[in-house]
Amino acid sequence: MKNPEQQFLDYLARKRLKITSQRMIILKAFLLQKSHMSTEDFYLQLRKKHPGIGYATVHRTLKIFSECGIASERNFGDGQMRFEVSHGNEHHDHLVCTACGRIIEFEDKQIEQLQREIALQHNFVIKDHRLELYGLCIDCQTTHQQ
Amino acid sequence: MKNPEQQFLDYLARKRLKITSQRMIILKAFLLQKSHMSTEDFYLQLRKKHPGIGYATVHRTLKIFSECGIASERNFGDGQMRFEVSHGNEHHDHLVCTACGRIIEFEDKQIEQLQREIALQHNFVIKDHRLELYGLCIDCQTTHQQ
DNA sequence: TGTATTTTGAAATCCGTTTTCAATATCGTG
DNA sequence: CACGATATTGAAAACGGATTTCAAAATACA
Repeated sequence: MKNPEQQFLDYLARKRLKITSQRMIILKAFLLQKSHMSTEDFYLQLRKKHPGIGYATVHRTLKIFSECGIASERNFGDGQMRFEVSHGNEHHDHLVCTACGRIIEFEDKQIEQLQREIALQHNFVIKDHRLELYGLCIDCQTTHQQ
Repeated sequence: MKNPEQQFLDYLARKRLKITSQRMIILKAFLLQKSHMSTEDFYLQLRKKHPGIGYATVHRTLKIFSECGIASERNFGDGQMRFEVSHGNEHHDHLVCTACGRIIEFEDKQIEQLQREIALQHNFVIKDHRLELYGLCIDCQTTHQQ
């Protein structure tokens, strides 16, 4: 696996896209970011240091990250798209705290195996999957017990 | 489990909502519907027989179905909300064909058990979960092999 | 009935995403 | 380096689905 910056530069070259200061700034910020931010949150964060960069540019650049494989788009059903740094080809899933928004990643080979079996039983060819567990994280269990 | 119509009428009574002809027409159509339709698709379908009923009313009524437990909202990441008839408390998950939109329901107790274990490991209290397997159904595998 | 209350349908609004467009920047070539 | 072709930028507009507004109509309780 190449490092993300190289992967991005290669993709830009392959597609005859240009290397701009905005793109490189956004890349650096993205790789350092707390993961699973929405475009909006990421933009607001970035704006503190780089007020000149517009929302449209952030949005377009995150899309490019996704196309070239260094980011994955996630949708936790709250109407906002979220982006996380891709970890190679390792798939993982999420625990989402509905009270504080905290997100924990997990991986379970056994569940993935069972998914393959289900697909087989239904003559499906799986391309992708998503599994999210919604609930309360330990910190929120005492304060949000409803 | 009461029948859905009774469940709906009880809910309306409890909330002091009114029984209207539109609501009853929408209920009947919803229970007969091919499941997992988007609000838009359901509305277009309904409009053929009942052109007088507006989109807003359909939308609001589906929300009520969801509140009173006879419908569940589903979101398969295509930006449209979908509704299915609830089957009591039995949870189930979905295989989604990305080519033709076909949706197959499945249930797997073993996966659900593993989910509980994962939640336990992370000190999470699970309230809900969603699992979707995206891919190609048998009919689409020959025509969409990319 | 009568009247308070809810519901309706059309249109407007909301809100996140995506596109448009004129000005600006990049970059391959001479 | 300078030119010209091409891509990118940021602001604002457009988009699309969900939701709300509002005045007219329907419901339901006394």
